Amino acid sequence: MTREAPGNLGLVGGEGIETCFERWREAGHDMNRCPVRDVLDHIGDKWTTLVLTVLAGGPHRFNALDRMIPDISKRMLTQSLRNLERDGIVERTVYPTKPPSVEYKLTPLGVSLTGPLHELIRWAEDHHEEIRSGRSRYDAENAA
Amino acid sequence: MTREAPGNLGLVGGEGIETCFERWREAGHDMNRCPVRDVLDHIGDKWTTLVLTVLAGGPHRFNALDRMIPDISKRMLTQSLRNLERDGIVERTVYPTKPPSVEYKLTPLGVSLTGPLHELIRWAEDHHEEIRSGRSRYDAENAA
DNA sequence: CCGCATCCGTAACGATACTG
DNA sequence: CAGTATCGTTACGGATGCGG
Repeated sequence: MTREAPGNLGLVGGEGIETCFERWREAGHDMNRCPVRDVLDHIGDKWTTLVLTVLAGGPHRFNALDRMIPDISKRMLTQSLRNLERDGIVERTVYPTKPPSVEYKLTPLGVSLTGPLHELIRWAEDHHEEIRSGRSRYDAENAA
Repeated sequence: MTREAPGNLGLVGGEGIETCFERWREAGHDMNRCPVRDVLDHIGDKWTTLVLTVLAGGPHRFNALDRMIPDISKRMLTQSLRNLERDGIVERTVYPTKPPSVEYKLTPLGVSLTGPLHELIRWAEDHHEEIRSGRSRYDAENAA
């Protein structure tokens, strides 16, 4: 028992939440490519979650997405969509109309993501005020 | 009906997943401070999720965390912990021993986060290989 | 309509050295 | 032991303009 306070999770059930990168390290892999980072990096960047959120509502065309996410730039929208497409989360379909139209929709893999993601967003909404007030208090205490 | 393809969510139940920032915008608030961004910004940064993951296993001291997350620097560990403390997700307790020891543990708010977070991590583990192979295929196709 | 290319400022991150 | 301070680099993101 080399680890201190190995503890037990207060979680639902099954194995520990940290097994994910524990296993990764023990397997001698690059820590930067453990599943948590590989997936959460995308979740965490500024726009991907928002794009996913919109696409969960149904397929949309490029400019529709652009309008629905008011302050995103075309550059960032493209980049986010490309990453999601690369990961197999979003499917891109080009209709050779004139002018061309491109539709983006979630793949089955993408749909399977919406569940967990929704949970997290729900949590964010539910506790947003609590967090904001906590921050104010913290900042006030450390103003002196 | 100004929006195209308003669609319906294939989600569990309740209101749409995108209501979160829809409401935010309609209320005339700053989009950068909608709940999704306010919370997910932290989830997404390089270390916070990992720290949370470890703390879900029980309280730990600073250097213990440092050792358990092999490639984190003290600087980043401190920063991540401070942010989490500020948000009321982590509690910092100083024991005035000599030398001093500081313990970090999840608050009730933090514990409530572990559920949704765990779901997401589980998803990441389950689909990691699928994503990686998808990337390889995508990259191969776009190599020409 | 749907992008891509370029430039550029900022902020995140990493490494290192130092303190109570 | 538990941090802080400083510096350099790199990656992210915004603005703009062009092309198919």
